[in-house]
Amino acid sequence: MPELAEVEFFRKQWTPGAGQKILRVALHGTKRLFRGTDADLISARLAGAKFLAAEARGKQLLFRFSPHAWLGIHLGMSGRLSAEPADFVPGKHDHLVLVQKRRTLVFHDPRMFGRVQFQLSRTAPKWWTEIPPAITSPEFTKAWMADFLARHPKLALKAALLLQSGFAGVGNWMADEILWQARLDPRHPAGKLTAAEITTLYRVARKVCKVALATIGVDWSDPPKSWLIHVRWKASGCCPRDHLPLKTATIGGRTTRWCPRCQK
DNA sequence: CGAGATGTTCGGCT
DNA sequence: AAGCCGAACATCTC
Repeated sequence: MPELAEVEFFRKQWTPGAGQKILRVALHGTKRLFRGTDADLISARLAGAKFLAAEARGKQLLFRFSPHAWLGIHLGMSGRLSAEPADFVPGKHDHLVLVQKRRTLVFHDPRMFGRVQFQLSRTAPKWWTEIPPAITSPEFTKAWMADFLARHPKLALKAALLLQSGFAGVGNWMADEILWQARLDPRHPAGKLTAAEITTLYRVARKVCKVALATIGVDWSDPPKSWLIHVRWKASGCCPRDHLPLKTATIGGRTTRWCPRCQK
């Protein structure tokens, strides 16, 4: 489920617990979600620790605890975070549960494609600091984006937009949305864009991220009615601009939908 | 009931 | 030999 804006929405679900202690931890530590992580250490160190802050970069979430503990959560395909009442009883898919005095913070993930990471250190974990600049940040310049595309010249644009090393937080629906708004064919090679197309792609990518964060990311409200997202999963979906039936194909390993007329 | 899903990773192929 | 592609991961829903 979660891309950039959804991840931001879920981050906010845990922020009411910031500044307060974790009383107890419950987790399914043997599950795939905890691969490469010492799950017992999470229980031992977070019980009694103070939850300091929640941050998101791209699709990655980081929760900081005192003293010097960092909890990473990736929501995968079906993960979500919620704040439940203090007497919440965890279900089968509630893999990480942090009990506080006034609420319970829950990481729920049926498909278990998500991931939990944990590190004790003064400085932030490498997997966090290595995430590239946010698309909405000043560091994400047109030149930086153009350079990234130039390093993957033969890759289809759709596949390039899905690379988290370049477009942090963009997932399947956002990639289709950006390409549709930029009027670019998802099969177009990333290295064969004109200067004008690069400018358009850059502006549209920033706008789609910004608007998605301001709507979905705030309260899960709908992005503008004019967007492709409202029709892209309907089998009979038509282009909102010229009402032609959308084409469907697998590009970059994912179902891709686009307008055969206005996307070149 | 079978197919596919808002994601990542790994192994194999070019 | 870097880069690309398909498969696998586990469960639920349409």
